[in-house]
Amino acid sequence: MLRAVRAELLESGVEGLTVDRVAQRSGVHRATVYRRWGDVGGLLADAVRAARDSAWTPPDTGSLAGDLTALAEEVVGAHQGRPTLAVALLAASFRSEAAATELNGFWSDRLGAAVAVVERARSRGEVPEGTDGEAVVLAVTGPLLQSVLLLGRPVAEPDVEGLAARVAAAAAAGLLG
Amino acid sequence: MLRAVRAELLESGVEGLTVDRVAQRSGVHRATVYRRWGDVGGLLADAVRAARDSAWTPPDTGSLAGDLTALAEEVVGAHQGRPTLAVALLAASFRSEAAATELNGFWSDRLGAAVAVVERARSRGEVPEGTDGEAVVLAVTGPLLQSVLLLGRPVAEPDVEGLAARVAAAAAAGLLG
Amino acid sequence: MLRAVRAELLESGVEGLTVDRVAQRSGVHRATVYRRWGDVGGLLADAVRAARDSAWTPPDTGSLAGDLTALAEEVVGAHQGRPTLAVALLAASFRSEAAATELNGFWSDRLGAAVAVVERARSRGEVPEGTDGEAVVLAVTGPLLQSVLLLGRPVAEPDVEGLAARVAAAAAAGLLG
Amino acid sequence: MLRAVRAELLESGVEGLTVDRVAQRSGVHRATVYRRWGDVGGLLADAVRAARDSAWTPPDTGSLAGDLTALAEEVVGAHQGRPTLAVALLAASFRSEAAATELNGFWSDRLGAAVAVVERARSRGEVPEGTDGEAVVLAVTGPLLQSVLLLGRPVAEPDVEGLAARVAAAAAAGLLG
DNA sequence: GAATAAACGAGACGGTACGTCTTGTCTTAGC
DNA sequence: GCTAAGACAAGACGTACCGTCTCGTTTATTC
Repeated sequence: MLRAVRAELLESGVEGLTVDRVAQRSGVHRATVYRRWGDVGGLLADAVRAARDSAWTPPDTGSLAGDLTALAEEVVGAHQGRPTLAVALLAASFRSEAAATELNGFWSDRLGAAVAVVERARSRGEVPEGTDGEAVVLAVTGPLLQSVLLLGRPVAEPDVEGLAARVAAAAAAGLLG
Repeated sequence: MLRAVRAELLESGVEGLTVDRVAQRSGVHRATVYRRWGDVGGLLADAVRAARDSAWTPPDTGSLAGDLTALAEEVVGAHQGRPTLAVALLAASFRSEAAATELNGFWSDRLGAAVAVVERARSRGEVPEGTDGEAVVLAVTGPLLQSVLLLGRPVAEPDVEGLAARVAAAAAAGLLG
Repeated sequence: MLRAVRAELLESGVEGLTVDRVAQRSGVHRATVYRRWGDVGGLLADAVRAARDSAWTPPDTGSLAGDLTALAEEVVGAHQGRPTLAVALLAASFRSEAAATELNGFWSDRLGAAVAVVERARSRGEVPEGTDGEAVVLAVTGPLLQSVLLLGRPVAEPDVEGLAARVAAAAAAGLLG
Repeated sequence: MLRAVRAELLESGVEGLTVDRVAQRSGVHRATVYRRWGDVGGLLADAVRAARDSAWTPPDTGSLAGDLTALAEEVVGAHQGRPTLAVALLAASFRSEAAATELNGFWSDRLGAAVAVVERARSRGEVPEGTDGEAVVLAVTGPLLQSVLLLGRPVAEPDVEGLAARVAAAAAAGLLG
C-alpha cells in the first residue's frame, strides 16, 4: 500500500501524486484510501512515518571523522539529484501539516540515533567529556543540507570529507562543548 | 501586483494561493495574470525573485561574533513561527521548478553578500588569512536552519549567540580555512 | 434535466446557451453536466433526441388536402416567429455534429410517420396506387420551409391551404407517382 | 479581405471562424477588422452580402424542365457535401441576426431572378398564362433543400431530373397557377 | 449454518482550481 | 486619420483533482 505512495512520489513528485493513481497502483479502490487515511495529508504523513519507522543505525567506522563522513554522505546522497524520495517527503511536509510533524519526528529520531557516533568517540577519548553530540552532528549535516537544498549546489565527496574532518578537529579541540 | 501574491502567501500559504484570488486582490482580471506570468509557477518564481531583488546588506556590529549573531537571528527569525513569507517561498520552490531555481539564486546572493562579514573580520585581524568565508557563514546558518525547518525545534536567542560565538572562536583558531 | 436545456434554448437561443446556466437551472453542478454529456455538443444532441423521441402522430382529418394542411400548419407554426424551439434546435445542429445527425434522424422519423397520411388517402381511393408518399409530403413542407427559413417570409394560413390543395390535386391527377 | 472570411468559413466552418485568424490571414490587424465591421456578426453579414452581390443568371436550356433541372442541380450542389460555403453561410445566419437578414435577401434575390425561367416558358407557351413563377421554382428547390439540409439525404442527379420533370408537367397542366 | 457487522468496489456528485480561448474595448505609437 | 501592436476585462470551455455519498457485494464473526 505504502509502496504505491513511495513509487508515485518517486515518479511524479508530491505535486503529481493523486489519490486516484495511488489507489489504482495499489489495486484498491479510491474510496478505500479515503476510508483508511481520510486525507491526502494522512497518506503523506503515513509515508513519512513509514520512513521514520524503518530501522536505521549510524555508521561505525572506528573514528569520529570517518563516522561523520559516512553519516554526511548518506544525508547528502539522499537529497542530491532531484527525483529523490527524501526530497519528495520534504515537499510533502509543505503540503500536509501532519506530514510536517511526522517529518520533524523523523529528523529528531535520526539525530537522536546519530549522536551515538559522538558518544563512541567520547568513550574512545577522541573528544572531551562535555562535547555536545547534537551540535557535532548538526555542524556537519546543517551546512551540507543548506548547500544542497537551499543553495542548490551539488556537494562532492571531498567537500563532505573535509567538513567532517574539520568538525572532528573542532570537537577534539573542545570547541563544541 | 506582487504585493497581492505576498499577501496571499502570508494569509493562506502556498497551497491556498489561487490565481483567481491573486487577480481579484490586485484588481486585475485572471486572464491578465496568465498573460503576464503564464503559470502559477511563474507567479511564484516572480515572488521569489522579488525577494531576491530586494536590497540587503549584512549586519556590521564591529566583531565577527556579533555579526554572525545578528545574521543568524535574522535568518532564524525569518523562518520561525509558521505563517512566514520565507517559509511560504520555500514551499513555493517545491511547487514550481522556476521558483526553486530562483530560490537557489536568492540564497546564493545572500550568502555572497554575507561573506563580507568574514572579510571585514579578516581585515580586522580577527581571523587568519586563508579563512573560508562561506564555510563560516554556513557553519552558523546551516545547523540553525536544520533545527528550525527540519527538526521543527524553536531556536532561542542564547542558542544563536552561543553558536555564533563558537564558530567565531573556531574561525579565529584557523579551523575554518 | 432536459427541461432546463429547452428553457435556455427558448430564452437565449443556441448562442446564449451555457453549460453553467443549464447546470444552475437544473440544480446540478457544472461538472455533472460534463460528466453526463461530455460536451456542449452532447447536450444539444440530447435535446434534439428528446424532441425526436417525443411521440407524434400525423393529423387525420378525413381528406388528403385537410391532412396536408394540418401537417403543414404544424410545421410552419413550429418554425415561424423567432424564439422557437424548433429553430433553436436547427441552429444547434450547426453547432454540434452530433446534434446535426440527431436532427436528421428527427426529420426522417417525422417524414416516415407523415407518409401515413398518403397511405390513408390511397386506401380511400383519393390518390392512385403508385403515389409516392414522401414526395407528396415534401411537396408541401419543402416549399414552405424554404419560404420561412431561407426566404424569411411569413407564411399565412391561406398560403398553406392553397399549397396543400394544389399538391393534393396533383397527387390525385397521378402526377406524384 | 472577404476572401479571408470565405477561406476560413470553408476551412473551419462558422464555429471555427475567429476574428484573429481572419485578420491574420488577410494581413491586417484585428483592431482594423473591428473598426470596419464592428462585430463578428457584421463580418458574417458582409460575407453573405458578398455572395448576394455576386452576379447570377438562371440557366437557359430551352425548355422549362431543362432549366429547372439545371437550377436545382446548382442549388443541391452548393449544399451537398459538408465543407461548403453555402452551408457555412447558412450556419452564419444562425450566429448573426444581420447575416440572417442578409441571407434572406440573398434567397429573395435569387428567387426573383429564377422566376425568369418560368417567364420564358410562358412566353414559349409551355405553361399557361397565370402560372405562379415562384411557386414553380419553390416546388423544385424546396423539397430538395429539405432533403439535403434537414433529412441529411444525399440527392442524386436522377432524383433532381425526375422532380423537375414532374413540376414542369404540373405547371404545364395549369396546376401551379 | 444462518445472521450480522465491517470493509470494500463502483461510481455519481458538489466543489474548486487550472489553463485556454474568444470577444470586444482600449491606449500608445507610427506612417 | 487610419493603422499596427498589444494589453485588458469578461466570461465560457473542458479537464483534473478532492472529498463525500450511496448502493450493492463480499467477507468475517458471532450466535
